[in-house]
Formats: sequence, structure tokens, C-alpha cells
Amino acid sequence: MTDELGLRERKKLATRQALCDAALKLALDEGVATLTPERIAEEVHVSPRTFRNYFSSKEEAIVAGLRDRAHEVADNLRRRPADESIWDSLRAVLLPSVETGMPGSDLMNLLGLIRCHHALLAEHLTGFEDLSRRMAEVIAERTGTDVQRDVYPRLLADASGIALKTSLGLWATGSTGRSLADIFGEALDLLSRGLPVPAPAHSADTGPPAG
Amino acid sequence: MTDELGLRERKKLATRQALCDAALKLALDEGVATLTPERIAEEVHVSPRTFRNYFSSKEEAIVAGLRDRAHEVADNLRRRPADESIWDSLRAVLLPSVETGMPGSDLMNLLGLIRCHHALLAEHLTGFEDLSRRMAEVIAERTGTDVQRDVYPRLLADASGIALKTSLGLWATGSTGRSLADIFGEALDLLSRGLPVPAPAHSADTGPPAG
DNA sequence: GCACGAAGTTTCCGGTTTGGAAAACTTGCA
DNA sequence: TGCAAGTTTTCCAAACCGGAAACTTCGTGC
Repeated sequence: MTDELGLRERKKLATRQALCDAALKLALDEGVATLTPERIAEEVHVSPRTFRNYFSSKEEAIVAGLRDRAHEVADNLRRRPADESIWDSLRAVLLPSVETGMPGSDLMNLLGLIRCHHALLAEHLTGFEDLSRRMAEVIAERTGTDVQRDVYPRLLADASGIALKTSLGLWATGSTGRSLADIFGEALDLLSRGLPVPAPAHSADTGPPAG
Repeated sequence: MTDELGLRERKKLATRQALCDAALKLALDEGVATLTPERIAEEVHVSPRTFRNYFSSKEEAIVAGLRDRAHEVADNLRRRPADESIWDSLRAVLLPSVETGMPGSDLMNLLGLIRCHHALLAEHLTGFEDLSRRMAEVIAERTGTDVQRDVYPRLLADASGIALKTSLGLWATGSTGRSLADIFGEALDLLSRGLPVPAPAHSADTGPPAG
């Protein structure tokens, strides 16, 4: 697939990738506040103006790696077998989208940064919005519903988006000790069962039954 | 309650309110692109620097009205009767939060603006994030779960947030002809039933049953 | 291979935005 | 009234932004 691209396209893609890799690396290493577009450009040996040709802010560059996967996720969903349950398809497609492409520790640190920086959070959330929009179209195709008129495809797309977002948020706090896959599995399961109120003894150690 | 605030606090609140009212009004009347912080400040008869003491961008000011309700919504949820089903509480609390405080036509126009402007969308989405965070705490209290360890309260908070967001999005396109309350009711209903795949004939006029 | 058009990068630069610092002003209280 | 605390304003320097033109690199037809 990439072999069909000319040298020019490949270089452009490589520059973009190098910029967002550098942005992420520098943000993790040196913090977001002190990071400047100039610093990122310098790291990649391009001019600051070139950075601004690709990204309109450092925040956009930092989360671009996560964000760009919205395309692939929707495409992958479209390629799932038509007779598979939609929940199984979502499960199969969403989790790999974040588990690949970045070391888990980097992902956790990035989520920590996102939580603390308004501009990063805003950029991150528009990424989820983008993801939802694309998924809604595929879900509508798969289920014979209409994105323009029916609640269902938008709602399921958003629901699976929050399953991922919520799981990432809980996992990144590190207070559960559970794997991302485990948490995400539970989230999808809860959603597909209508979010039943958990039994009081659900959490094992939050307190013994009162005398 | 507000009587307990001193004149100083009341004036500050009034200035903030005047700024975000003006920002919204000007954005709706004259568009977002040409709107400047200077213009907003001028409308309220304060200096541009004062505007920037309250809001860090025009976008923040424009959606501040919607955003500020996150506090009240969480408070209102906390005040619902303890024996009410959580879904009923959510239904009772979320819808009024958007239906009051702004003419419906203004709300629809604002949502139209938000859809078209990346920065506005980003700001709007952080508002929902804020709402979810507050609601998760109350939900955890109500259901005896733990925000730090359990998936449930975060997921239900996010789920009711997207019920609202999705409903607003679908309603604002105007392509359904349905009321916001109607759409929102269906969204909550779908979520509480586990998002069952709708029957093929769900939409009345998307096509006759194939022969 | 070479030359030319297309596309990407860089330099230059002026307009805009941003937020710190301190002065000026307002409020709350004795 | 006089003072302390808080808010608004003026001033301003640094950072950011993106248009325009020069320059470099790539793709293609000869």
C-alpha cells in the first residue's frame, strides 16, 4: 500500500510522523508547559514554519498519534465479518487501536499529561469526537439504520467511544491494578447489559458488611 | 444564597455573566470568525485585559453559559430522592439543564456554530468532560461504588453525558423533526436497555421490507 | 540525461495574541 | 475617614501566527 506512494508523499508522511513523535517524546521528557513548536522543529531538523504547516499547535502534534487512528478504527470496523455481533466487532477493533503503536508506560504518562492540561484534553476529546463520527457511519451501514434520522448509530458509536475513554481514564490512574483490556471488557459488557446498578458487595475491600 | 455574597463577589459574577452573555450574543449575531475579545469587552464596557482575566479565549466565553451548568446539574442530582431509580434521576436532572436559560432557537444556532468551529467544539467537549466528572462522584455516592476503583460510576456518568450530547447533535441537525426531550428520552431508554440492535423496520420510511 | 512544472520547505516579516507587572481604583471593615 | 484586600486598567515585551516570495526537491515528458 505505502509502496504506491511516491517519494514526495513518503517524505511528507515521514516528516509529519517525525514531528508528532518528537512532540510526544519531548512532552513526556520535558513537560508540556515549557515545550515550544521551535523546540520540536529543531529536534526534527526542520524550520519552525514547517512545523506550523503540519500542526496548528504543539497540543495538536502531541495527541496526533492517538488521533490519527480514528481513520483506521473505522476502516477496521467496516472490514469485520458482517455476521459478527456488533459488540464483538467493537471489542475486536477498539482495543488494539490504543494498545499498539506506543509503549504502555508512555500511553499512561501521556494520559496523565492530558488530564492536567486543558488544551491537551480539548484536543484529545475532539479526537474521540472524530472517532465517533466515523464509527457512527459504519454502524449505520452495518445495522441498516440512518445516521441522519436514528438515535441508535450515533449513540452506539459514542457509547463505545466512552467505553474506551472511561477505561483509559480509570486505567491511567493506576488505582485498580487491572489491565486496560480487562477494564475495557467490563465497560463494554456493562454497556451491552444496560448499565445495571452493581450489587453493594461489588467492591471486595471497600468495607465489610456493617455489624 | 446569593444574598450572602458581598457586593464585590456579586459584581465579579455580574461582570463574568455579562461577558459570556455578550460573547454568545455577538457570536450568534455576527459569527465566530470575526468576533474578537476586544469587541466583547467593548460591549460590556470593560477593558480587553479584563476580558482576558475571566476567559482565556473567546471560545471559552461563548460556551461558558452551557459549561457553567455542570455544577448545578451535579448538585441537582445529589438532591434527588435517594429511592428514585438512578435513570429517573438522570432524566429529571439533565434535560432541564439545557432547556432552561436560553431560547431553543439560540441553542440550536449555538450548536450549529459549535459543529463548525474546531476550537468551539473542543471547548464544548471539555464542558461535557467536566459534567461527567462531577456526575461520577454523585453517582458513586448514590450507588455505593468507588470512583477511584469501579468502572460503573464513571461509565454511567459518561453514558448519560453522551445521551445528552448525542441528542443535542441529532436534534440540532433538524432532520428528525422531533423534540429534544423526545430524542433524549429515547437515548436514555436505549442505554438503559443495553443498546439493542433496532429491528430493520425501525425507521418508518427508510425503505419497505425487501421482497 | 535534462529541463520544466508541481509540490514542499525556508526565510522574512508584520499583525495579532498573550500574559506579567504595577499603578489606579473600588470595596469591606474598623 | 483610613487602611487592607481585591479588582480593573494601562503599559508593554515576548510569543505566536500565517501570508508571500525565494529556494529546493520530486516527478515526468522529451
